[in-house]
Amino acid sequence: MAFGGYIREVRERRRRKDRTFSLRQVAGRVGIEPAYLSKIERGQTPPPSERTIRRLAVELDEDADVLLAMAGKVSKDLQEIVMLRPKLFADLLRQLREAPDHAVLRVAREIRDGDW
Amino acid sequence: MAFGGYIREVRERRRRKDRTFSLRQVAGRVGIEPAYLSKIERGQTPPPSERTIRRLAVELDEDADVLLAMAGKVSKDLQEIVMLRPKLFADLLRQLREAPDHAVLRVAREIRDGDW
DNA sequence: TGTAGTGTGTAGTATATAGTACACACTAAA
DNA sequence: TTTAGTGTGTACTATATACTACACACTACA
Repeated sequence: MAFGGYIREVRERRRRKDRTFSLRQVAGRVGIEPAYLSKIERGQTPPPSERTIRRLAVELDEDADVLLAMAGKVSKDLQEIVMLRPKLFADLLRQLREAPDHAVLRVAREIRDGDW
Repeated sequence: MAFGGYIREVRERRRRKDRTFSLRQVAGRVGIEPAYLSKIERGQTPPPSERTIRRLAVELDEDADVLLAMAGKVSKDLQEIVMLRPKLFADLLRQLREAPDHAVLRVAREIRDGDW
């Protein structure tokens, strides 16, 4: 799904319960102009910066990594992790490209449980 | 190490064996202006685009992911992998952030050997 | 029936990104 | 000793990114 449309949906849904989730008020809390948020939600401008997407995520109680992905971006902190050991993580990610979710999850669990 | 200085080192090393690795000729084969490559190698301009870094990697027989990392970038194809399943891979990478190389390698090997 | 709040159209801006184009001085080889 | 090739300084440029500012028409409700 497109980034802007999703933001609009989520915001409108919250708005039904809470009138402070108007486009103007959300824009105000997030720190951008209402006209800009309007364009974002209607896909008339590309998705905003990572910084702004993160603030939207907090405001709308959504997962930042998911919103960033919808915006065609990858969090800078994840990029840092890859850049510190590029060969290692490049190989790993390409291995896992086609792996089913449960296999990746198992891997994460094994590592977390510290059986190094 | 800085991107530009590393490129210069690698290029000069190859040049000792092969005169066609002058700055001008490499720039020519990579498809950029010599003056631009000169500035890149001396760090007078930020590292070039992913596309140009990839061509440099081929030309200098270096690992593209490593060069990109030195340039502060992560390959678009790796970003795509993360963006397709953002929660899954964001969690995984953050789990693996501190994990020692051998643990990550073992995981990659297990997946490759297809014990899903 | 005013007025407070709503979303949106239009125009413009600052900064970053990713380079090109040309001239110059120096070096090495014919 | 010319000439082919070397690296570099300077000046520009095109495109993308990430917004701001203001005016406008519409709606809701006091």
